[in-house]
Amino acid sequence: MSQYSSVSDGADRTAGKSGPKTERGRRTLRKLLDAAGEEFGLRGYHEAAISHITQRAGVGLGTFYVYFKSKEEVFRALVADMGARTRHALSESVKDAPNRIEAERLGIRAYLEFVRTHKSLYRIVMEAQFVAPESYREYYRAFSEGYRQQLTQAAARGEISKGDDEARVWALMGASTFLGLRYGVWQDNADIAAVSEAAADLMINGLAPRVKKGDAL
Amino acid sequence: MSQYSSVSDGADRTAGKSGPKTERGRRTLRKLLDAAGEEFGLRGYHEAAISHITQRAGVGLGTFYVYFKSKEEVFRALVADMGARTRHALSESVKDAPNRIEAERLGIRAYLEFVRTHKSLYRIVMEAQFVAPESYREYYRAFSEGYRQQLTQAAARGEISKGDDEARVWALMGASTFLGLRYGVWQDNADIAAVSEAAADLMINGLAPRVKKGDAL
DNA sequence: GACACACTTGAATATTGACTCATGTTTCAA
DNA sequence: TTGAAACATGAGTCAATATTCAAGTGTGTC
Repeated sequence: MSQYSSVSDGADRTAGKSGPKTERGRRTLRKLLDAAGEEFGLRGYHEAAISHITQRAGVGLGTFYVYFKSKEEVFRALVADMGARTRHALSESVKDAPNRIEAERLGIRAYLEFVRTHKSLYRIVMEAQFVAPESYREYYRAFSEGYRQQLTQAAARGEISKGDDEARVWALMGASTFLGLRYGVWQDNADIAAVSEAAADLMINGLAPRVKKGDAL
Repeated sequence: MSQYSSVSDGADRTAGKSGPKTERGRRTLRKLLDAAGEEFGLRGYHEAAISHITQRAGVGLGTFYVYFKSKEEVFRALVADMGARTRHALSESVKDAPNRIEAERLGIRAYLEFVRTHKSLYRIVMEAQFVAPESYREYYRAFSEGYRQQLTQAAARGEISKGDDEARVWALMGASTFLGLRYGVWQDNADIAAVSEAAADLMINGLAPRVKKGDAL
């Protein structure tokens, strides 16, 4: 069960010029990526040791450097992979939503579930802020770009209010991220359905007291 | 101009039993904390070197270990100090708000400004997630506790809607944190007033289309 | 079956920087 | 004035580990 079966063909892998040439090579690369994901997720970037990664993968120490130029490179590959997987999971979970409001509901819920089942990947992305800042920014740039388009189009359709979509996207991403940390990683037995309902309600209706039928406007 | 003039008397400092005994000692401790804040903020925990900290502070290398047991300890002291300062700045900026809705508005704005003028402290807190997880959790535990009480009381007064305040607090903290990163740290020439207005609007009114006078309910 | 290329290996290297310690200096109370 | 406690110092110790490299083994093709 390969955690990272989607081996991204980043331009900067070593092993010859552009990825392994043989089946054996592809297997080894996949084993290394999986092992690196486990090791970084469990111990964090600085505590992680290349020798542990190769042991987990069941290959010799030197083999690592056939496939990656450095410890940082494999980390960056992992962050990029994680970004693609997260975006994919979210767009899948939201694709049948009848409108943006409903998509937000589904998205929050799906994100919390994704975090819970991919704790170590979550950690890797967060730590990228310090280990590989460029990868981190790229992760959120890509994410926010797609998200912003969704909001802008929905606003044009009248499904949501108009507003500064860049700022709203960052606020929404931040909210989900922190909820993921609090309820997905730290307290991983919380009732995710209830939490995501509460969060979705906040994001959709805000904190303001509800306008009820018959209230003066 | 001491960045960290509020030297917290954490129980675990070295130098005898509980902090410096003489004025000279207090001055040296303050210089070390200031220097450590600069160094960690600029280079991050792992790139930071004790020797750089002592050079910045203008003291000998050995002096560091008179005041701190380890690199990690000074980092933890910094995170705790940062927490106290952030909470203080925010509660100050919000104390004259006539109601919770207005307090949220002011709070977001004040937070973005605080982050922009304390970029390095922001970085230190974020990195604590990986360097000193206990300190990080304590930072947010303390923060969220106060925040949650405010929300709960405001809800009882009818100033805001009722809801799962723990979840709402985490969503709100996350939103502010990400906005701080995006507009306070990364793009530090953004129009903070406009961004915080947009963010406050989202948090107060949500994404839902506005109910206008005369709309059917 | 033999050449070439892809891949594997782990002992040895090299760097780095946190932390110790033995010694020296300053402060201050009596 | 003096003794003890507080403080200051930086050369040297030491462990950790990322990375290199020279010597292999496997795989496929003509």
